[in-house]
Amino acid sequence: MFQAYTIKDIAKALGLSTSTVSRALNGSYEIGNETKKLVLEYAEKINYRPNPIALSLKDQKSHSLGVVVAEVANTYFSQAINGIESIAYNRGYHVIITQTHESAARESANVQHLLSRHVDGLLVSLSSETTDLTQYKYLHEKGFPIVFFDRVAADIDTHKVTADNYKGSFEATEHLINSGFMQIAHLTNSANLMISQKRLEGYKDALEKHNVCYRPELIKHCNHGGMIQEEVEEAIKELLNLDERPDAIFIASDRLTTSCMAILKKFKVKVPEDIAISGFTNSDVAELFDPPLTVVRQPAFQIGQIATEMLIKVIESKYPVTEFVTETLDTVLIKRASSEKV
Amino acid sequence: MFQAYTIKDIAKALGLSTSTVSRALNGSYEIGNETKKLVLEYAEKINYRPNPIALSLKDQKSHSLGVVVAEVANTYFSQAINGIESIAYNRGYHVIITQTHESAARESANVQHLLSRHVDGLLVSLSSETTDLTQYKYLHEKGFPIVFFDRVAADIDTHKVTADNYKGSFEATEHLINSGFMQIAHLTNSANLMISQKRLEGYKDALEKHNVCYRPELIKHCNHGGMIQEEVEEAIKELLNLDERPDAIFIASDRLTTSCMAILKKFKVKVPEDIAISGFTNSDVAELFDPPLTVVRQPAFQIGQIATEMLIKVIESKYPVTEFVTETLDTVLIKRASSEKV
DNA sequence: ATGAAAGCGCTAACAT
DNA sequence: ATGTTAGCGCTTTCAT
Repeated sequence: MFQAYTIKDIAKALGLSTSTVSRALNGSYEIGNETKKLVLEYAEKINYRPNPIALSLKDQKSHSLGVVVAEVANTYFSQAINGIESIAYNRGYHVIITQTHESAARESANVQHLLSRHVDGLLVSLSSETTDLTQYKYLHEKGFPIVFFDRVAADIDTHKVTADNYKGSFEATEHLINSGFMQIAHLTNSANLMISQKRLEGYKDALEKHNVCYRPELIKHCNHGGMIQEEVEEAIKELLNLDERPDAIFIASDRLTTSCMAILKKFKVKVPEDIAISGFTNSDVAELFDPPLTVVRQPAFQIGQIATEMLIKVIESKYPVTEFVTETLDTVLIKRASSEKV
Repeated sequence: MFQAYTIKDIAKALGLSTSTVSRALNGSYEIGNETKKLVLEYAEKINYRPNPIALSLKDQKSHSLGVVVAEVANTYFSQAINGIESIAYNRGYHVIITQTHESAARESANVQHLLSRHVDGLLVSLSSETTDLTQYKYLHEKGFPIVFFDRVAADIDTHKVTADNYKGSFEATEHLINSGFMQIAHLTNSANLMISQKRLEGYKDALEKHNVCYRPELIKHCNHGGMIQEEVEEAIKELLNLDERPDAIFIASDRLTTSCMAILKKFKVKVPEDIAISGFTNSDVAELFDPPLTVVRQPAFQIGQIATEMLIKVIESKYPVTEFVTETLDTVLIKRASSEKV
């Protein structure tokens, strides 16, 4: 079995006390230069690594961050996680990722699991099913560090990081209108999510600005965020069967966008001839789709980075943090063939 | 600041000793039923969680697994990681993911980082640049648990899990031949990787079986596995500029496949009219591409699962493990329009 | 049936 | 300049 070296091994080998070794290793000025050199060289030779668990036990920190997301196999989240890890790594934290698969029960279990692992803080993006925020409220009140990103909790006053969902949505809808589409459906995630609400608002306001009539029957919520194929298929079927069929769909979620494309293909509905498409997605192959997809892209990587920086700052704060901010980052609209009038 | 409860808090509150509390919590039979009940109820009430760090320090295990992959934003790896986490989670381990971005230096630094975190074992998929395996050899000799998956180390005798790269490659190449393509180029990853060698073999043998002449100039290695756009572009340019231009390309890596599609699109080369394509990729949107992509799909999720099971078995083994196995899983060929003769 | 104390690896307060 | 020791949370051996 593999056995790592400890400070004791060094002390024994060199005939010193463990504290001397510890001090030498940490560069204390009260250690003689020869001793210091001796220790450092020997430590280097045996490839000594301090045991992070012992350190954690001592300073009462696990040096780990818990992450709660819907799914890693979602381009938005995988990019955000990349951002999270890039910061965490440099700051000496590791990251424990958990997936809700859009289930509130699973989310709650994940949070419990992360707490049982004594993570130092939580980076949370709510599941589409979540409405009960008491567990977060409780933790937050107890002073436990939590930062929400993307799918944030409306009524908890913590740090939050999101894209400018309203604006992203407004621009995408306006672009469809400017391209000549008038009956724009909106396929979106659960109404529980604040991002869904913001995106719906942006959509509505764009319609209003251009005097396009708002038709409630064109709004379809998929409460499982595209996880359940049948749900999306049903929603699209309903849209296609309307007397006044939409000529475009604006889709408000990463997973839903690709699902929608697959279903339209299955139904042999031509894009953009029969129906134009634009949607939120961070996929980097959207350009290769048939047709190339018009997308609203979020700065997922930076969102992950900023959220992590905020969280670590709270964790390492000497005093209880009481002032919280919400950061909002711009989205980018990339226009491609899927939203061109033919 | 947030402060979790300890066994001491319970002992104090209940006027017991810490050892009694510990035993009660662990269901020891030598504790009176009333005491046990008292402790359990109080623990429940205050939502007590044992400190995993203290436990880790005690039993000399970090209960964490180190993972080394090229990139998480690669469908193959993100699925494999999903498989890894699904097993690790259930077995009480957490997973620390590091990315090499196909750099050997980075890979080495990642391994050092993971060791400094005292991970209990390593799940490794080599970078395309890696040739020096001494660090793995050293660790393996010292009895440190390592399992390789996907990009395995040829000359280290440990557990290994891969797809049947030879067969996957053979079938894909044969399918192109059967579809009527005769000049099949092979765009592949660094020749350092055993998977590249196996896939090249499968390709060659399929040609030979069907009496198709093997042309070395049709083999293009991208040593950075599609990380560097220019490299792939250059390789494809060379293929297109050949006097006898290939009529198909068989691509041997996830990242390269999408890169190649993007570049052909940029060069306005029509697929499959000008050049047919089939490639290794685990993308679940390959069907939505223009044209829908013929792919070799690997059971990435299971590969991750099996590798993790093997690793945990080695970690938890009471005796040094000396017998190692290599598991090989079948690939699936999914035929779509990108490989149809027109 | 319960308590006292040692020990896991490390740091830091307290000797000397 | 270096050594001794306590303590972080928990389990476990040894007492009682």
